[in-house]
Amino acid sequence: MATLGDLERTVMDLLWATPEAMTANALRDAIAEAPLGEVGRELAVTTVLTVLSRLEKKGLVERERDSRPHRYTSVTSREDHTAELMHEVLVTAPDREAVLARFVGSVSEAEAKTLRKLLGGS
Amino acid sequence: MATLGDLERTVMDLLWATPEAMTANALRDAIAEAPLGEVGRELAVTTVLTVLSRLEKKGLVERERDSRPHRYTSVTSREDHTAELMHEVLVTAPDREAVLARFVGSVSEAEAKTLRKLLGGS
DNA sequence: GAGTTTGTTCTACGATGTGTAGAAGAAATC
DNA sequence: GATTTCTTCTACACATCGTAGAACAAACTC
Repeated sequence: MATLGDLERTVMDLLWATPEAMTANALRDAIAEAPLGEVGRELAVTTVLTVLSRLEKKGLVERERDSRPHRYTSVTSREDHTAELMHEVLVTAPDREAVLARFVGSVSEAEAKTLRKLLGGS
Repeated sequence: MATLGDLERTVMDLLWATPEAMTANALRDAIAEAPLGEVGRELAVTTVLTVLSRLEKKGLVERERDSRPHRYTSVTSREDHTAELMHEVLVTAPDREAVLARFVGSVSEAEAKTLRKLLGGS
């Protein structure tokens, strides 16, 4: 289970929010500008690079090694990643149906409607 | 997000699997007997107690302080806990509907059937 | 009720993960 | 070739977790 730290999370959020690949410098700047309600921090580029390396090792990030300032992208979309995590959590329990019952009870009506639509009629 | 270590997880699994409250000694013995496919370990009782304290602080475990060998129980059922975790994961993404779409695509047919049944009406 | 047994709390240490970044090395640019 | 830019290596502090001994408290036993 890939559990992320705060900074790792911030970096992933930025990569997910940006369609193009980003350089470490671009990420550092984006972080400094308090991107998503977070407190903007002035980080050293090496800090960002370290985090990117770790995310790469975790399989969440890919880097283009040929382009000179390396460019980084997320391997999966945020939605895929989140859905995958949810599934990982689900399968930790032996009685998945019971878990799903509780889960369905916890989602909003709008989300329930979405689920019905996705699951098709019947 | 309460992420559990291996031993913490083992302890929770035992508490969830046992209807009655358990003492630290009972837990130590249960762990030693390789409960759930795990490698049985001979742990010191203090080790188990430390883990129980930590789980208590995390809000996952409750202890009866009056009974002399303190007895420990899980605060929530495994299913509730798992469903709650899933929901926590879900709400980390801005586009929950998209996540749910991916998630529904990843569950088995049996689980999908369960979901349909649960979502039943309208 | 003093001594022994049993149970709990305190403190601690090693390993791992994460935030942080400087120093050193490699590549591009001038 | 010198300077700038970028990447890798190494490192440190702090938190979490597995692990448990030492010290303290309660209970049981004559």
